[in-house]
Amino acid sequence: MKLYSEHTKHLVAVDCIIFGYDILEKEIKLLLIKRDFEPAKGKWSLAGGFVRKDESLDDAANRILFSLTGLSDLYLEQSYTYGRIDRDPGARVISTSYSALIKIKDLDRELKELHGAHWQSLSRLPHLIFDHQEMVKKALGDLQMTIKVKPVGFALLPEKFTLVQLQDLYEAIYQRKIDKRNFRKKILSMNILEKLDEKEKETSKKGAWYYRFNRESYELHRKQGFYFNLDVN
Amino acid sequence: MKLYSEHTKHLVAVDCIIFGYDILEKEIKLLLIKRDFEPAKGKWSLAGGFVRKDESLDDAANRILFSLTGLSDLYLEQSYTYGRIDRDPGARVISTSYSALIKIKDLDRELKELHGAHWQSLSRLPHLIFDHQEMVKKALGDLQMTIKVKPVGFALLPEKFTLVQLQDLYEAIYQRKIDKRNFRKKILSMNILEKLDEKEKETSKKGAWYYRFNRESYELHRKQGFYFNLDVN
DNA sequence: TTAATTAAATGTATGATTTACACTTAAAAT
DNA sequence: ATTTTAAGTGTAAATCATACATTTAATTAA
Repeated sequence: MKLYSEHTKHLVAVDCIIFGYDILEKEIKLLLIKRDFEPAKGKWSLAGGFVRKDESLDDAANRILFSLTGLSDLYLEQSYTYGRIDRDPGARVISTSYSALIKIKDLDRELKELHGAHWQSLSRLPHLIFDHQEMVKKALGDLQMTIKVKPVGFALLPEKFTLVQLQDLYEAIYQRKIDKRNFRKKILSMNILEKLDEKEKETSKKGAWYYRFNRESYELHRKQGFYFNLDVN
Repeated sequence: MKLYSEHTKHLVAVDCIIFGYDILEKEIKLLLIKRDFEPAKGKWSLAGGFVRKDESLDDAANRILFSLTGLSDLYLEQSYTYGRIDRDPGARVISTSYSALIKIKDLDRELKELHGAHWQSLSRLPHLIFDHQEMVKKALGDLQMTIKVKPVGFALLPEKFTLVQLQDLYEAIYQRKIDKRNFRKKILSMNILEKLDEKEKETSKKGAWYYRFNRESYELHRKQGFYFNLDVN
């Protein structure tokens, strides 16, 4: 017995905004695919698809991302729902965007094989279909806000990382330089990093100490907040 | 020529979370209505309804809110989309919540006549249908974040208000006491309030100066940020 | 073996902001 | 003229943010 039968039904889609950090190039990139159905077949687009009858929105996002890119077990977070009537020229489609943060390299090879998925530098994106540009812009703005208030950045680095690498990441997200001494003072005073007994020696003779994000001490100190905002202006 | 015809369509709804501030009782309240269709007919619910074929999500939210409460021209802001399969026992419905802030009193009389809409104190809400409780909780959390970073509170006060009234509002949202001198120092130093040449004399013999929110100076000084977070532990 | 090179690591002084805290003032009512 | 009530005000101490330059550790080349 299903009610509401007099009401109009709609096509509902999800689109996945996957931000990847390239630790070597010190750049945030966006995962794009060549769309393989009409309209706009062959154009650059976010990984997207339609929500099925028997799956939740969250499940749809995970299924679609996996089927287009092979990525699974990401922390996909809902961002915003786009509902303009004519946003998709193919039909009236309501689309919810999801975003996630990952480290590039992870799955780079598999990606190339599948559906022409590619990492594109944020600073020089190609033209994207429909309102995908708007989706990305909103998600990036949200990321820049969130990272001030939650230590989400660590998902973008390997388990072990140096303070230099961590600072590079923050500079990539904020898109500006940060003073090295102030950065270290602040991040270390939060007591959420654990210094390891091991050095990274690839990039310098002296070597840089590895650190690890300590989730327990983060949870312990969380009440004090995580307000991370250096060198604003 | 419409594409995507092989894909499943869904019922899509919007639900409106309207927070009202009662300046006399110094309390945040929530606008609820008695639902007038099955299932859960007669139960307390948010103002909600289905998105039509020919309207955007935003338009649907405004139409539905108006039809159920008579409220129009609110600044409705999209909050989150709820997509669990079984969230509505009547059928599979995907619902986007919208929220807004208004001052109570405004339209109180009209409301009573229409659909049994009522303001209910946040601190003692009745049981709400489906996942509406979850929607409210999320929207309130978002409000508490936003108000630290944007001067949204002024939508909850009359054009002219006293500093005491403004402080009462912040205390109602934060749910704690704020030091009077520090509050005034901080809010005045932002240069977004304009002191008027007139006193409010209802609540005290001495009277309290009226102020007005000055949107232009807010826009001017916005780059400096609006970080309003007093007395946090 | 010594010197040169490279990137990592470190500290301090100044100014700005936050916090804690209690008395005075204006106006009406008695 | 006195009492009552709520509005309005200031300061000192502590904390936090910022600007800024040298030293250190290790490898490589002479």
